[in-house]
Amino acid sequence: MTFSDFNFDDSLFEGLNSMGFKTPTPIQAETIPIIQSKHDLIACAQTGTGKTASYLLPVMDAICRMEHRPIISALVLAPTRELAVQIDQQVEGLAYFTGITSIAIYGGGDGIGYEQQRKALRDGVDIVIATPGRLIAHLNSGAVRLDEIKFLVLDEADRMLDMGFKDDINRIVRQVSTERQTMLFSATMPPKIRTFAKALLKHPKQVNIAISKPAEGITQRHYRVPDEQKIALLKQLLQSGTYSSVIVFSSTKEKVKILGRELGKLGLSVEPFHSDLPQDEREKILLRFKNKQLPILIGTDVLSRGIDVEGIDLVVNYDVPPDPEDYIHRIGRTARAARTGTAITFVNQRDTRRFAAIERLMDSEVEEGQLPEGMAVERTAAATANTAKRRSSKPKKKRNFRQKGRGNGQPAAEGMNNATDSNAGANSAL
DNA sequence: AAAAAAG
Repeated sequence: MTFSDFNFDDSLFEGLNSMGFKTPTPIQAETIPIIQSKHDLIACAQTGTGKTASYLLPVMDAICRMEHRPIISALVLAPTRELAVQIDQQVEGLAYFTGITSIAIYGGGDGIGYEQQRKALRDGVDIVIATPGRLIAHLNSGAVRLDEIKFLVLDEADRMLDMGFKDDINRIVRQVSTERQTMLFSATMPPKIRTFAKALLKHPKQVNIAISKPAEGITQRHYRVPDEQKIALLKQLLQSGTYSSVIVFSSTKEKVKILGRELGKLGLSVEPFHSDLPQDEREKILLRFKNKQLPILIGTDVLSRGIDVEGIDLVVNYDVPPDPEDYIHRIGRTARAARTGTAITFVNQRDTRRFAAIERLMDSEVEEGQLPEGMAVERTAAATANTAKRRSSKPKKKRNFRQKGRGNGQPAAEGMNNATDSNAGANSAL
């Protein structure tokens, strides 16, 4: 199958070629005909599968063929600013020969940004890609009409609901014509999303490229390492010379900030990335990282979904992400576009259960790496100290574990230890 | 155990 099978408008086809797109990915092959036949769509799909183009192409093709373009033809809602920017950039690439216009609408910028957005929305722009909060602000100002919109896309719908955007999205959608075609993309399909989708979509077709499985090209490994040893291990990984473009994830902004400072002190070229940074700073850092001027990025899960940077060869989970889905998303930042990459996760005592949950989700075990010689000794000492600490707060913690563990009947760490033997070569990457 | 998004 090739893209010419979809009979896209010539100008769009030209854009596709210029961007080097040749063969549709599985999700594109499935969803494009459904969208072209005017059906609503629920798609269970992760980023990195060609998801964005799977809705952009048929939508843009339809816009090309419109005799009279409305003020706004299509609206895409996305959870993070970076993702909105990235989708907008993909539109711009594909639209190069089509005359289709687009804008990313998101907060955090200065007043000028707001005014530019406002003007574009009022004067008319074919495709709007927005984070919900800022779009609501524009709606409140009264200068924006969404009633002519023909295509509505909810990207990363599960994430948007997690972030509490449900009411905002409903408010926005109420202003969009009921004649619209609606497409909802989500990495997961819990009942919450289904109910939500039911209210917004009409007789949707469903596509499942789902997979709670990471891409083929990712080599995964985990280290059992106490908090005290994490920095040392990370330092070894980063200074090994094996990796040239790295994202380190940590679950809290505070840890990201601390880690950024610590690694900076070690002389590594690294920037922290989290939502407390001013938006222009976020954009500058990400640009440097994409341009390979910055080798190491340390970020929160704001970066875990959708961010597409070519040539990331290592993802480090400095801690195990609270939501197992986020693990898949985090490590999906590497090995993109048919390349290969490594994903390494640091698992401390407390994170053991959570990591086991991730392995269950993926239905596969992640190989255990052996700590470097020098560290193994320290590890024992540190682990002992750890145990002592835990003992002092034992009663409360233990009760929590019991509650959480009840009913799953699965010993958390089973199978994780027997991976150790087969790992003699793991140190070579250090 | 969290993060993100409006100002």
